[in-house]
Amino acid sequence: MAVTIRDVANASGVHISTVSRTFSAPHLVNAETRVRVLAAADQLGYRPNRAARALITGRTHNIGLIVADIANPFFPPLIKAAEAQARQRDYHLFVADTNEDATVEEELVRALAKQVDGVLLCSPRMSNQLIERLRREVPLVAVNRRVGNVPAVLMNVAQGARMAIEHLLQLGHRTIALAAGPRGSWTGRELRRAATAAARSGGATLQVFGPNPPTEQAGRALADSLLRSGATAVLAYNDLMAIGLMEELKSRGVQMPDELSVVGIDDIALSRVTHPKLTTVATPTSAAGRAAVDMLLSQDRDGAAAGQIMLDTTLIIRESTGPPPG
Amino acid sequence: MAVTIRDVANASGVHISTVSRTFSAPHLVNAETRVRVLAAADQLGYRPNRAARALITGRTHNIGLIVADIANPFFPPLIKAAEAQARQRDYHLFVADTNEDATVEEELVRALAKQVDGVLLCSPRMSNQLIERLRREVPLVAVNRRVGNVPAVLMNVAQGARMAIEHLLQLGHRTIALAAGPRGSWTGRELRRAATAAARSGGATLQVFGPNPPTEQAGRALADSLLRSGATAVLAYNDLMAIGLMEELKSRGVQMPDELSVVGIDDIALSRVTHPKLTTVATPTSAAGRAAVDMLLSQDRDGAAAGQIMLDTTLIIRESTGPPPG
DNA sequence: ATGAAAGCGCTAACAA
DNA sequence: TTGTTAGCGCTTTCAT
Repeated sequence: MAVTIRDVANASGVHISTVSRTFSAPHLVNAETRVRVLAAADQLGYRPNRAARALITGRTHNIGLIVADIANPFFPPLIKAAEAQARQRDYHLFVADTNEDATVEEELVRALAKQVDGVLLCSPRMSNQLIERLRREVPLVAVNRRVGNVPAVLMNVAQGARMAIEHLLQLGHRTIALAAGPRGSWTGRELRRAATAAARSGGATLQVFGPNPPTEQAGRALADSLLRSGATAVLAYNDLMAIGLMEELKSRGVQMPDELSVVGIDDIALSRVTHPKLTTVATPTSAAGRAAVDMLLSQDRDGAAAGQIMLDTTLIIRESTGPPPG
Repeated sequence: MAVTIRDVANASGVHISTVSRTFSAPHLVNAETRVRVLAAADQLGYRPNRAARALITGRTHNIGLIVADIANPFFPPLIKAAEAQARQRDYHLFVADTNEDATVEEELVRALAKQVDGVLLCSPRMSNQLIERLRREVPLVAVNRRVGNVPAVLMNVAQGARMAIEHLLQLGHRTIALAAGPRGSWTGRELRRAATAAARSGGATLQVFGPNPPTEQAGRALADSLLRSGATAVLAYNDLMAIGLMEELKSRGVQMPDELSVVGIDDIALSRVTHPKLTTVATPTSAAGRAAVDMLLSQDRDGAAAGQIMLDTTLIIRESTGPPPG
């Protein structure tokens, strides 16, 4: 068996509670005793059992992170940042993937609830109602989703969409297409709302294609209808779709940006190496990961005093946008 | 407080041990009683506390997954597959990132040890000796690393390197460069060994550049020396480096594959959208993730009967390779 | 088939 | 400052 608090107590000639204090409230222990206990612990390779500790303190020092799709390049930087931030605060991170499935999301939150101090719900697809309900079972921070006053880390996609549309308007585009994202996506709704408003106020038409899965493949599949639509520019729900679309168009000999301008959202690593390089709205994913962890850990145990924060986005103009043809 | 076994016992008028049995040994409980207990549990929303259970059974139903860099596109598919496989077997997954740092790796294994039934060590950078030592503290499966008889899931990079080099030889290349990976990488050593052998037996020269961090940036930085070296083809440690290199070369007006052929390893999503599209050795990352989980869970608690498996790689010829100039 | 009781590793009153 | 004791939620003998 592994070495326990009792082994350390025996080895250092004190009671187990003194060993316990040495680790969880060192100031309550005589300096000499502490040294002795620490030495014994070190020598035996003792590590407190967090699960046992959690049983009594109610704090697990674990966080759950639930994402729609780990392999979607949008998420890894977020996961990485969250994990780093969590570990720096002495927390471990459970990571789970829902495959874009709202039912799995719910099940996952419940399954993890007892083992974590809180859950980071990243781009969740479930209903507002369900999120509010789950929130009563376990502290939650939503990322990329605003629902009531549930603590949230949001990215200003509306602002990004506005900048993107204005960029296109400035280039002279008047018929713009929006390759919409998946149903249930808050980001998608924001995007649609803001893009529509920006286009209208610029005297342009915005035609919406979707909903679509947020994938390269979905982007590819959109090529046909987009080409037929007469739009001279496309704003896509994310870079993945934009890239899929560009790939398909390229294979059909469509020149970008000469014949069609394309704008993505997220600024994933991929977008810097496509041909042409993708103009896109950069989304602060790492910052969001860190902020979400901070927000979760600063939450009152009743969820008070967490709030919602909105992170700015940036338009990155590369090579996939230009004046409309003719 | 959350609902416990005691609440269910009260609600269904049985002793807590009966409730316990209902969940962990249903066959030992009268059918009618079981129904009653289950109903009460369901009604109260009871979920067994895994941590409490682990305290007594010794099995946490958690797995730790440690990778060098979550944001390196090589890993997300592996993590995703591992998580899916784990969850299907009713296990949760801790994910941690070492930032390519061997010291962090060790610390992480130890920190996680008490909370998991085993750890998946993906492309570890620490010493063989340390891995063997840690293995005595917690069940381990190494991915992309062969060390003694530690259970391992390996990818046949040697075979991939051979195919890549033979492909280049066939195109007529006689001076080939190897953009080596990071120190401590088993894959890197395999690659170097196999590529050198294959080149030699084909009457070609293989010049090694490295070690390098496995990043796009490192690939970029290699452009100069590669250009000066007179090599007509480059095999890179991974796609990321290959892509960085291509980007830098493109910015200098070097035509690929006309002036220089480039081959990557991994077949990450990125490699399909570069220009030219990257010829690369596809590595079975998802299969490796699944296999690693299976191997860990099928391990005897003493680590017996796990073994090592080797997964095949595939050469994917795209557009970044062609005959040497002249 | 069910209940009683002990105990997993640890923390947290309370006493000394 | 340290020891004693009870108990977190659960499983597992051992009785009944």
